[in-house]
Amino acid sequence: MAITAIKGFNDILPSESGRWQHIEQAARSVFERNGFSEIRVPIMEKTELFCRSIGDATDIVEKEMYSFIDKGENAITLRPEGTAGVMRAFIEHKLYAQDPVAKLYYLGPMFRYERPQKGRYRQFHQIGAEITGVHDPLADAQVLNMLVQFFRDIGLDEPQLQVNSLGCPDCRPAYRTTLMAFLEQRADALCEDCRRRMTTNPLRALDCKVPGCIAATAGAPSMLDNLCTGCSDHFASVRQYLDTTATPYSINPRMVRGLDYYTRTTFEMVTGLLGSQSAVAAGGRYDGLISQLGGPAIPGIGFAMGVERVALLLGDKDFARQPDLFIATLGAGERGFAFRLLHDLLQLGLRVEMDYEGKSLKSQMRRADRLGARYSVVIGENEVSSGRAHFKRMADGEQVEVMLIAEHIKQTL
RNA sequence: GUGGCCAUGGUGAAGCGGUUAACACUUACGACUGUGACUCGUACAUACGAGGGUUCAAUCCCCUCUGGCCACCCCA
Repeated sequence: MAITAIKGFNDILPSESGRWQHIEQAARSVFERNGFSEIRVPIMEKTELFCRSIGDATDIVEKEMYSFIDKGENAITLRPEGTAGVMRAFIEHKLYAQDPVAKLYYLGPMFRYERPQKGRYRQFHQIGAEITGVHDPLADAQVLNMLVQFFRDIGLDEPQLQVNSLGCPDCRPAYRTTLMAFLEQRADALCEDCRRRMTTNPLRALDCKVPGCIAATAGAPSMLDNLCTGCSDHFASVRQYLDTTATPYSINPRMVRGLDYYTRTTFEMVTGLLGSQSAVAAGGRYDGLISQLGGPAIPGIGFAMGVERVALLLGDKDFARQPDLFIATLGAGERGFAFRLLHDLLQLGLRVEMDYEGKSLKSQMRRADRLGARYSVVIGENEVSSGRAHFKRMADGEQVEVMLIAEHIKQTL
């Protein structure tokens, strides 16, 4: 048996890479319009970075990290998400010293040791963006608008924006206690998982899909009703800004995130088309993260989207690029001439293909057709000696005679 | 980590305990000796995930393994 790829690691084949490029370009375009710059950070970091940022008790850290010890006996982890590494670099290079506001984006592979299924892989790809240094809800609103704009740009209007506020270290602990008390009263109506969550992570119970739990928690106290004044005002402003720009969203008070560093605003772009993988993009504010990682007390907010999931939503749209011209040759004698012509046209920026192996004219024409070439031209002895050739428009078969000079050809096509 | 389903060529797939493993697409060549798309012809699985077992006989039955998909958990 030939060697195969590792479970959960996929090849992006030529038939798909066009769609990926389309997504990446659309993202770069919106980000750059919004003043974001790309940052490229390593795909591995010291394990401790993720423990400290994502949270020791999260599923990601507890059971999903690709961790190992390298030859120098360092504890290394393949990054399970992007924000931690970006913030580590931000602090390490003191980017805050150059500009109080940093707007960064990144894209690349992430790794999580999970059982693969639709829209979930062990190596997957995220495109993310972060703003640091802005407390104002304006930053939240801009990030959200940028995300919504991205989905519009690539032609997906199905994913819906949901927002929530998780409060801050001032108000969340009290809410947590309140919620825990509420859950304890109904413990026997809850599923096994939720009974366990009750003490470890009561917020999760609100996100449970078991019907019994949904019913039992229907009247649960909401974080939104328990925000401190600061958080409450912040959330109100975010909503106001979103309204100002007529950005559609809904509030989901039960939205919970899987990373510990989130504070205040959290959000998801949600779709119903990917089975249980409903989140195509998600993020939130992380005001405590940078200081937690040893940096100054600078706030941040950002999101990441799953490229595989976006690609799945885009479906089978064809993003292949077609050649402008296919050059067919009759005999070996003309191939040098054709190659020269090909070269000249490529220099002028046209997409041109020719036959490499002396196939029959019929084969060459078939190939021109299959590649979707806009034009084809046959080069034989006559063309070489006359310096003129018939260019055939493949769509309707119309032919025009053009001098075999690159500039002329470019203008005619 | 747990559960369900599945495993036939480059692809989508039929098939059945017993000597041609359908059909379609793709690809190659040709009918059309200097012009594609339609049509037609020809070619393309010593082979039915791997290893065992049952049987006179297994792609088809049983077991194990491996892989894939989907779901749970959780998440992008």
